[in-house]
Amino acid sequence: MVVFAGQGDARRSMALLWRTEEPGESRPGPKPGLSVDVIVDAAIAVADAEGMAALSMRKVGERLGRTGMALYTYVPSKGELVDLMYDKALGELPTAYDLAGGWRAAVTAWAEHLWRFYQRHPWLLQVSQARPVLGPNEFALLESLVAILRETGLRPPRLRGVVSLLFDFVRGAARTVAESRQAPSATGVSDEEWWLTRSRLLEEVAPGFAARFPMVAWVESEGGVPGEGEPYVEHKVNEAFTVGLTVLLDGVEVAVGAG
Amino acid sequence: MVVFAGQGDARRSMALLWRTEEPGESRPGPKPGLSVDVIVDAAIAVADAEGMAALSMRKVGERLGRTGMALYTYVPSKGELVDLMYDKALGELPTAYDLAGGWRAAVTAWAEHLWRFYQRHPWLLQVSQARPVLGPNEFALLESLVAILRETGLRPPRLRGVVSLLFDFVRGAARTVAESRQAPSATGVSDEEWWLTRSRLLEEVAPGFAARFPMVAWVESEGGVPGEGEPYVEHKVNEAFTVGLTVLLDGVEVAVGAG
DNA sequence: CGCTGATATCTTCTGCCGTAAAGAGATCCA
DNA sequence: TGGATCTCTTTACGGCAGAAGATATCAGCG
Repeated sequence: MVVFAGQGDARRSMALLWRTEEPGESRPGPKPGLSVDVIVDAAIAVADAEGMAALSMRKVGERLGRTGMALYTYVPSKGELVDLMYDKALGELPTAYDLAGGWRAAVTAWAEHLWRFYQRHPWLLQVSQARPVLGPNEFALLESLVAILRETGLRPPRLRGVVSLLFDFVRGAARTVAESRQAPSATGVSDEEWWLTRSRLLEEVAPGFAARFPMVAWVESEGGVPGEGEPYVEHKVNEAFTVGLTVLLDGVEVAVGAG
Repeated sequence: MVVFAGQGDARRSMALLWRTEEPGESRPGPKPGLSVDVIVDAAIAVADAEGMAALSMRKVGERLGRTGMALYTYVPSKGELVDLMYDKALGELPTAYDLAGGWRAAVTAWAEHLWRFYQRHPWLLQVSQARPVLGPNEFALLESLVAILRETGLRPPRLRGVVSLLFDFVRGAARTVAESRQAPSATGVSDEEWWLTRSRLLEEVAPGFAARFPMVAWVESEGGVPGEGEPYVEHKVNEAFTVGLTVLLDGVEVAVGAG
């Protein structure tokens, strides 16, 4: 069950995200042996290495030579820790893009950066987006995109729609890649092999598949040609990203033209 | 940790999804007291009522007068159960659309159906899309879209890109609605109030927000005007959906025109 | 009909999880 | 030196998915 932080808790969360804490005058008691940043880094390391599902307070604590409970001195709950991981990870993205080549080139660069970023940290896609995090790096990412799109001259309502569309598209596309990567690596078979097995299984379990879903069969049949050594699925996914982005940007140009 | 089913397990999963099981001659042992369908329906009821996070094998079992473990007789794991829920829920979507008004109107109808569908079952958006499910209703949904888009005359590689783009967009947009719905209902404050509190908190915790993220401030400032009694966030979200879909379809028309 | 062994159903149990509560021990100010 | 205060551990609890095992049911045979 997702629990939403109350008023006071919200303030605490935001303070953590924005790192607004006075250093504090010297006070009694032992010096902190850990810090929020150290903990968040350790948690990200666990997630990168073993995936989101394997992330537990005990495991993060262990990595730092502590018990899981020690973390609660620095972080109110696991949920907050995940928010902090999310925002911190976003920090590795660029914050500004060159507009010399026009907005279209810049948006393309932005989208490709984000796309690759999600592929580098696939666990981010599993972070429940049930709540906006509102951290500094999330805003920085938004800022960088809006700064580009303002060049189009679109007014805010239309521009907001384009922003959402871009975020949804990149996230969705990245998710598809994560799928096609995760499955083979976990089973030890190549993705080509995996899909072959899968489609054979389909014919076995759903005889007459092609007759029942003629359009699906048609659209999947006429294949693109993968480059040398490029895995089949990888090719399809890259192709979908490129095509999708082109279509999307063409649509933006239409909107720009319409004023 | 997401575990991927092996070869034999994959066959079992597919057989469950496609319901291809011989009735079986009468065999020793007690008669089954439950069935896969009964279990899946109970699980969907739990998810609809309490959300995905509250779904547990015990709770589903309880609803059927059994322990949670009793379900494992019919379903190999919780993951498979979720796959079955996912595909079964998709079954309530239409499988064909009227093409009399042209492909653009049909795609719009398709997207709006899917959008509303996800809002009706928000837990579906929390289903980890880390693995394709490949169930019959998922294919039926794809079939219905491709059947429409074939009217555009686009060749498969381009068409596949458009399909992905549409799915990603609708899913993403629906996720945003789910967010804006969930937060207020959980805390008991209106969404307007929630955002107000949130932005006040932002200024408090990140003084000079507008100076640090001028583009974000600008794009959020110039607001659309909500209709009467329409909540502010709801309005923004609906607007984003409409605008995004328009932009997207304009892009498709460009692709169609280019041949 | 009654017994036996095979087999399917369902439950008890294990080992995780997040985290609350309580307190041990370290550290610093007065 | 004494008390306040903070870090971190131990212990415990309820809930989770799932392993292993107890139990109930039925086919086939005498």
